[in-house]
Amino acid sequence: MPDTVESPTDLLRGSGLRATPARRAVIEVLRTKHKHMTVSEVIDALDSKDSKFDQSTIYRVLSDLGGVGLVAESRLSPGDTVFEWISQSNHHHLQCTACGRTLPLDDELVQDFISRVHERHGFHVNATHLVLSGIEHDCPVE
Amino acid sequence: MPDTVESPTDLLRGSGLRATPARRAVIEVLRTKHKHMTVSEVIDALDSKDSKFDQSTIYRVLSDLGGVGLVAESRLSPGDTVFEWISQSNHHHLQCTACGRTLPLDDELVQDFISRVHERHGFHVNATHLVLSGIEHDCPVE
DNA sequence: CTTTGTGCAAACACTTTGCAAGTCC
DNA sequence: GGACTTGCAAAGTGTTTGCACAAAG
Repeated sequence: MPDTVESPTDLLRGSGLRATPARRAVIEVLRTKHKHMTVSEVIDALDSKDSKFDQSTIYRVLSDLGGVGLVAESRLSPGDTVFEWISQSNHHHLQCTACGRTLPLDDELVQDFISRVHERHGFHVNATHLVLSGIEHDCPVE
Repeated sequence: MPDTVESPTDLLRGSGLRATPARRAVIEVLRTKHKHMTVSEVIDALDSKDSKFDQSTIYRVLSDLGGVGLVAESRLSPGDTVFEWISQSNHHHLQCTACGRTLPLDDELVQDFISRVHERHGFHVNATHLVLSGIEHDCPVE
């Protein structure tokens, strides 16, 4: 698992996008945080650093990055879209509907499931970032 | 698997909700259509019948029905929120991102996956209506 | 220099809310 | 009659867009 951290600029050019400050900043933020983030979390993170970009820019940047597969987008609920940096390994989550907490979900289980679906249905599920909701066993709210 | 079609009124009362025209109408629509529907599709369906309800009412009704577990709510990727009538058996779907087609997904596979997740993480996934995206094997568009 | 990105403000779509009048039980 | 629903209009949110200017290649 080599950890050659490519520079945001290289990543962008490698994906055919121009390397601009806004894009580099968003990449830094998403890559540092290993969790998915909402748009406003991204904006706050940038503000509290130094960089300040218009929210429309952030939306556009996130859309661009998603378009070339550098970040994954998922919708947990309407108006609650989250973005996450895509690393080598997939990130799957369990979200507790009682307390709102997000827990990691073992990728192996997911891969296994995807294989079975493929065997049975001839369908290749694209799940680099699956979010399943439910109730966790020791939920503090329940 | 008896198919005693309960009346909307009975279903509502059985769930502790008052039987009102709006709720009955929404139930009829969702139960007839065996697919998931967006809010505006529900509204259109009602309009083209006879009943006309305010959209805020539809939102409230769908929320109420979801609250007592009569309908399932899911959000597809960059699309809208969809609602679906919950019958005895769960409805899971595979959605092809190339052609947009929706295919059924074997419930048994899903149940099995949910059990494994529970064993491993102590988390009970609530999936009465799972939608996974990917590419189908014999997609006409691909 | 040509193409693409950014800020700004305004527009949008979807969803929620306050309240008075109407309905259900 | 008392509690709950509905319509209406208005406000919220999150997201998108048009356009002039700025920056990247």
